[in-house]
Amino acid sequence: MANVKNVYDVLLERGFIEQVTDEEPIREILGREEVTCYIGFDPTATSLHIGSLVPIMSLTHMQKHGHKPIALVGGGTALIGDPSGKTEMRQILTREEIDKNAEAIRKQLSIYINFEDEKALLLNNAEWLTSLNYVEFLRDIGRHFSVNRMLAAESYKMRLETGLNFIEFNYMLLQSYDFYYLSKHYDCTFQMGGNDQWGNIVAGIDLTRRLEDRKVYGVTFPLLVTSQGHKMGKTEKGTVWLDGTLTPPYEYFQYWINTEDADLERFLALFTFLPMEEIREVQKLKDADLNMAKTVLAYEATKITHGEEEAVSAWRASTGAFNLKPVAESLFPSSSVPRSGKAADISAIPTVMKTREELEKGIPAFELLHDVALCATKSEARRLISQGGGYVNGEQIASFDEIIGIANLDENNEIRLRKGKKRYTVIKVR
RNA sequence: GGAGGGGUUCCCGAGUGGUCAAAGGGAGCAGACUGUAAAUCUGCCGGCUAAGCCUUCGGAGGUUCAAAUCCUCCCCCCUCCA
Repeated sequence: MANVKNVYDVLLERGFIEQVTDEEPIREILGREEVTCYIGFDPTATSLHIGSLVPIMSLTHMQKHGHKPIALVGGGTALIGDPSGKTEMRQILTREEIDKNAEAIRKQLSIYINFEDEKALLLNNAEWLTSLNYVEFLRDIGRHFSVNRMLAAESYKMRLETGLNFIEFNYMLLQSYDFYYLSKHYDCTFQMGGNDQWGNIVAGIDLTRRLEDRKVYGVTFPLLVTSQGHKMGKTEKGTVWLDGTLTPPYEYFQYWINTEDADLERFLALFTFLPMEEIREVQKLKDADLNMAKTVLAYEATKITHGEEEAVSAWRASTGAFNLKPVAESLFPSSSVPRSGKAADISAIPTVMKTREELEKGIPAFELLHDVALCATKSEARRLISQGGGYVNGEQIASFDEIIGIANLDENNEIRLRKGKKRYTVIKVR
C-alpha cells in the first residue's frame, strides 16, 4: 500500500471519525501495517438499514486500503440487548430469530465487503459467548470492571434515569469480551462503531490491556442525523432498508435524492466513493443546480447497494417522473451517472397490476389509493383527496369516491396515481 | 419482601364519573410558496362509503343510566427501605 493514502486520513476527510482513542499511533499503525478491525452489527432484523451504512462504508474503505475487516454479527449479544443511548429496554429476540437474521445480514454485508479468501471475516459472537461459564466469567472478566466507572459512563446515563436491569448492565462486559477475544484469536486490534459505542469500545480496550497486556485501539463514527435533527433512514413509509425487496431501488434512490441541501456534501463523502476533489465542487453550486449533485448522490448510493443496472433504472424512472435536470458533464467526472436526460422510463416506479375486469367495473378513488398502498387506510385516502393531494395521471382527484377505471388508462395502458408531489404508483393491466 | 408512585392514542405528556376519540407539544401527511431543498403560512392527523356507527386510555372482571376516570384481582415499570 505504498502510494496509497492512509485510510485514517481518508476516513477523516470523509467525515467518518468522531472520536479516536489515540490519534497519532492510530494513523501511524494504519499507514504501516495491515490491521484487522471489527465492527459489530446487531441482528435485530433480517436486513440492515441506512443507519448501518456508515459503519459498512468504513469497513469497505478499510478493505480497499489493504486492511482486514471483521464484521461481527452480535448473535450472542443480541440475546441481551445493548442499552447504550437507548431510553428503554429492547425487545428480546429468540435464538431462532437471531440466527435467521444473522444469516441474512451475512449475505447483505457481502455486497459491500469481499469475504473471499479470508480478505474479511464474518463472525458471530454467539460462537464464543453462549458457551461461557458464568462463574468463570465473573472471576476472570467481571473482576476487571469497576461498577463505579460503569455507572459514570455516558452511555448508561439515560438508562440510569429510567431504569436499567442487570442483564443490560452486563452488555458492556460482553462487548468488551468480544474485543478481547478477537484480539487474542484473530489478531484484531481496532474496534470501530457508532459514537454510542464509545463506552463499550473503551471498556474493551481496557480489558484487553489487562488480560493480554496488549494495546488495541478504538474509533467511533458520528451518529448521523440529518441537518434537521432527524434520524437517518426514516420516511413516512418507515425504515429505509438495504434489502431491495423491503425498500425497492427506486425508493432507495428517491430517499437519497431528497437529501437536504445542508447534508449534501457530507453525504456524498460518506455514502459514495467519489473523490473528495469532485465532492468539494458542490460548494460552487447554487439553488436548483444542487439537484444535479443530489442526482449523483442518489445514483451512486443506489449503485453501491443495488448495482449499476438498478441504479440506472431508478434514475430513468426518476427522470420520467420528475424531469431531472441532466447532470452536467463537468460535474463528478468519476461518476457513471447517465448524463442524457431523454432516457425516461418509469418502469422502476412501484407498479400494481389490475385485471381488465376490475378496471371495467371501476374502483372508487379512495379505495384504490388504499389498495395500492399509497395510503395506509381508507380514511387517510379520503383525507388526502379532500385536501387535494390525490392525483390520477396528473389530474387532481375531485371527490373521494370518484371512479377510476378503464377510462383512465393512458396511451401506454397505464394509470399513474400520485400522492402529494412525490409518491407515484403505476397501475397496469394484467 | 415492605412502603410509596406510575402504565393514556407513533413519541412526550394533560386528563380523576358524563361537555373525551381524549388538551398541548413533537413527529408525520397534504395544500400554498419553491429547486423532488430549507424556512414560512394553512389544513389534517383511531377506524369505517361516515352529519352516523365502531374500537381505543397495561390485562381481566365489577359498580353505574354513563368509566381513561370508582372497586377487585393480575401483569409490568420506577423510587425509597431490606
